[in-house]
Amino acid sequence: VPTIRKKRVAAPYHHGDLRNELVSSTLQLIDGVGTEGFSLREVARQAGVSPRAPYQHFENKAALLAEIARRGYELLADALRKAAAPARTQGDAVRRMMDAYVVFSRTHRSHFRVMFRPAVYDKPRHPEVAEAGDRAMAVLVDVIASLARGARSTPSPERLAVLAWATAHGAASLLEDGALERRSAALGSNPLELLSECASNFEALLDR
Amino acid sequence: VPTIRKKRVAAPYHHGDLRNELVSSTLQLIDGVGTEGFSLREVARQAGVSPRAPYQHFENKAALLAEIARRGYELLADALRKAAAPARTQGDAVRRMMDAYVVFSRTHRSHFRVMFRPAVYDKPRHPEVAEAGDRAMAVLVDVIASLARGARSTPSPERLAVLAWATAHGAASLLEDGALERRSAALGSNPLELLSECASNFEALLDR
DNA sequence: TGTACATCAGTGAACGCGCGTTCACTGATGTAC
DNA sequence: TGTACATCAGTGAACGCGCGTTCACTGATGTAC
Repeated sequence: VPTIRKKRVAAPYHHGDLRNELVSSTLQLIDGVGTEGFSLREVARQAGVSPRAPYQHFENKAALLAEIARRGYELLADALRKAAAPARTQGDAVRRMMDAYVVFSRTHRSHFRVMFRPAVYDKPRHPEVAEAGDRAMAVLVDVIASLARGARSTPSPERLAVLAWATAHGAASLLEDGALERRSAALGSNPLELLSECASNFEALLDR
Repeated sequence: VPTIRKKRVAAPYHHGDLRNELVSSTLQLIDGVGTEGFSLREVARQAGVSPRAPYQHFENKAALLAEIARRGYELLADALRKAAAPARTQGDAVRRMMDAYVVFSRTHRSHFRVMFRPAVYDKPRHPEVAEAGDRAMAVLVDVIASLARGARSTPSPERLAVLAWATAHGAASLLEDGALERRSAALGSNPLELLSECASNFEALLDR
């Protein structure tokens, strides 16, 4: 008899799981309209809930965006770890992680947009975001350090990590702005391919 | 007698040169408050003029920002040209231009912010901005092409230009977000110096 | 040089809008006995 | 199992705000004769 199963197990209060639904509505909205256009009222509307409801789960608009940035950095850290796993040389690892970074910026476009607009989530009031960012950077550093070859004089792992991050970030940012589309079409190539060339440059320097 | 000199020569109508004053007020405002916070009314206030006045000179808010982006690309093209002038090898030229790019992003911070936020100036309706962007990119390409060494198999100038642009852009963007400040402090270095290392990598690859 | 007219850069008030956030509340869910 | 109470996720109306933009205008400047 179905009445027994009616005793909903993990389904929380009224709505079910509004907190997460707000987060995913926000991601969807930002994908369409950017971090600027986006409004808290519209998120509530999209979640089918009154304008007051989000305040049950987030202190304010910035707090919702901070949560998204934080989750974004965690997703990025995972992606970098997974990408580096098969690598056997330092250069190969760096190349793989740089590729993964650019792919992440496309597959988690809304996260990426929020993560790198500190103003929209009121960075100083949300240190947990910066901490999550540090953990993602630490993945880069750790992987690079663990594959360092003995004697060769190479920049420190921290230094290399910053350089690789900056390069991948540039690729991702220009992609996001659409600045590369016409350019790379003219070269008879697609942007992602072009950008993985940046990563290969690193590999060439490191493994030569 | 001063009455003769009273015949103001180039001073235009009532205000003098409101159009340019609006542009520079906007730059100042964006430096403080970002492309988001910025409002047309506030610009008018800062220029000491009624809210209607800017519409005498710009179709709307987006048009004012488009003008700033366009001028920004022109300034950037100049900066790149000047930076490359003393270079004798391809690698040296690329490194110099990448450094100049990052310096530009700091010395013309507001321009830089507007240039790479296509949404705020309504890119599709302002093709002259993209054209100015192409001219800046063309400086990179031309310089690189003119210093190509004979036989060596190197990526095409267009390709190299895109790669250099992306790398410098990443450095500049992370600087702008403040993402590098704590990081590079931990490395006992300053961001600009760290970032010029990206450029040196390119040089190493090209001139080796 | 003087006058009538056209131009056009500005004024200042007003428009409608959607926003973030708060108030006072309701009604479903969980808990103690 | 039943009842009284506490909790708390929601509702819906309202707040004050600053925005981009438009309206009808004024008054300074330039131009034709």
